[in-house]
Amino acid sequence: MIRITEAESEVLAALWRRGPMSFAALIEEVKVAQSWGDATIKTLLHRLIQKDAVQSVRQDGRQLYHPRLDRRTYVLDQVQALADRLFAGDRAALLAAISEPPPPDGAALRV
Amino acid sequence: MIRITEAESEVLAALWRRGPMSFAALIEEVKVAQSWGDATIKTLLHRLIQKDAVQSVRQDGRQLYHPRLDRRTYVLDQVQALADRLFAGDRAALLAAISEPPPPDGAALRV
DNA sequence: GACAGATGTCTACAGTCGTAATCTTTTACG
DNA sequence: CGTAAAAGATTACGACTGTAGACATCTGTC
Repeated sequence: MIRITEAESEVLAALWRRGPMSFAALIEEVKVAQSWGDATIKTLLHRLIQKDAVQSVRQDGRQLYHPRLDRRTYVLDQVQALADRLFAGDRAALLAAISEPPPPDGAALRV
Repeated sequence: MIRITEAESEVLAALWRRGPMSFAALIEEVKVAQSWGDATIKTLLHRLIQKDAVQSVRQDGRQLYHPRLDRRTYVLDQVQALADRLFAGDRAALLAAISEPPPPDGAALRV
């Protein structure tokens, strides 16, 4: 069970949006959402490769980075983790909570 | 926008399950899910109070801890954060992804 | 008023994360 | 083959987290 941090997920998100890309393209795509230095993105990419969540593939002369994690799988796992913590693992209960009418305004702190 | 860590959320979860409790009760309730030492739970509770996510209230001689964060609010915020990262903020798209048929087995790494 | 237990605050310390620079190796091109 | 650019690896470093112990203060009870 590999663990993807939030910053890493931004890099994955870029790959999910555009599919396999070169490093240059990835940098650009990540920067759409995050103002990180290139070095930072490089580190995150490197960590993702270590974790086997991204694969570096040389394809006719060009290096491409492929996400090895399915976005949907990732989302489901995140949602399930939330359900585990807060709804005894009952994902349906969690979804129900999301769909309920919102609590009265100001009733609770914003997280 | 306060930030609740995962460990802290376990303490909140206990309060959400049982409602306002004494420290002793809280310890017991948290330990249902986590094998933490009392000191750890104390620290987490303290941090939650600092963040104003829990309120310590003395009620006729007894000290009670009240969650000041609504569970639903918390869940919504978490889900929204996920939607922001992966679906350009489109929560409906995220929910749709959750409801789609699962990807073929072994198609992706487990996160 | 003294003392025990409950509550609160402070300190600790290793591991992870976010953010990045630098050094090394490989590869393509002239 | 030499050299520049690309890719990969190593190192850095402060903040935050998880996990906890120690110390201080409040409070109710004898």
